[in-house]
Amino acid sequence: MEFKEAKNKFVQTWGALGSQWGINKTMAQIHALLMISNEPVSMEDIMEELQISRGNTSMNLKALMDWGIVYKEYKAGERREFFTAEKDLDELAVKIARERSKREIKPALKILKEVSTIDVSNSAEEKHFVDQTSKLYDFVLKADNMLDKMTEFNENWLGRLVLKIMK
Amino acid sequence: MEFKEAKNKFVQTWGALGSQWGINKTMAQIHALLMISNEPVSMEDIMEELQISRGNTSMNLKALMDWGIVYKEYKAGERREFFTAEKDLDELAVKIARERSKREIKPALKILKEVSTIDVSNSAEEKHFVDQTSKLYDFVLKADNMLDKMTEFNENWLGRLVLKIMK
DNA sequence: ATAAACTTTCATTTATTTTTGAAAGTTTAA
DNA sequence: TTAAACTTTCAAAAATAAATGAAAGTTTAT
Repeated sequence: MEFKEAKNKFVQTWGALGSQWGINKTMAQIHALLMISNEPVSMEDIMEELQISRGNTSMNLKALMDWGIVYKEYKAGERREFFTAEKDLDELAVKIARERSKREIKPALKILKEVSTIDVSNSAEEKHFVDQTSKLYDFVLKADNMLDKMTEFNENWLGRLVLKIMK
Repeated sequence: MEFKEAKNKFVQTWGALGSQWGINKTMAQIHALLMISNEPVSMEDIMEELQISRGNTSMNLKALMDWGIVYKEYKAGERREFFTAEKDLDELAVKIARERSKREIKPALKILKEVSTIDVSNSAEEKHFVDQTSKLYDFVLKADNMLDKMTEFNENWLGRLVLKIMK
């Protein structure tokens, strides 16, 4: 396989993986493209490479920056903007985890808490509901806290050092 | 909040969470409904409760059974089929993790391996590509193995015992 | 202050995914 | 073996999500 083919295959695969996990295909593809670029890429280049419109590119770059996994860069003497991706994979994982937790898990937890704390009659059905949703609340909370712990650990310099050494 | 309202809120929330993670809404809603049911539920009941068609119900129940998180049950003297969800959350997590690994992660890993092992010229661009995709391969492999280890641990009876005691 | 170079926004179009429902298939009881 | 009771399939329709592109907005150089 030659480079160009491999590059394309990687971008397509990353895009497909993204959509299976609820991230829009183009967003994942742009991210893939930036990840494997050794230098900042302009909007024009992204449009050209992925054959997508300016608007689409702009919106998805914005989304990637909101997730904190793509950065804007300015080149001296260049008017236009360039973009780079976070390339440290631990950092990337932490940022994605934190963002999904904030946007999706935390709000779901709030609802789980609400519905699991209703007053119920003593019908078996209602008791089971409270029991099961409470368990679910505890489970999700525990899993989410684990993520938090991991991200904290990754932010703390000693932790980072340990990780680096372990690699 | 009264029971019926809480139940509905839970089903809607679980459905929304599902779609954010690439699982179709109805599939997640049916699963939610079965999770909080203290007894097996018929197809008719699911259709009624979620206001969806017979075909939709049938297909999504099949998908849930393929994932191994919903089971068919037969009641003595009843012609129609009933359904129950896996209610043990550790078991549920393991099954979802295993299935997503098999369907999505493993195939992606295969591609990552392919593209990260191409022969490249010594251009910085191509070197960076191989370097970055190799790192990604290692990273994803490590994460996926971690899941495998967790599922193995969960299947082994001693591990289960330890988990039970820890709870 | 003006205009060129560039980016963002958002109403409309397009593509993708999900749902429907009727026909085909299956199982069971008599 | 027949028919009633039930489930599955799948082509077509509907709903949802994503992409386009032109107009509006912004920044920078002169």
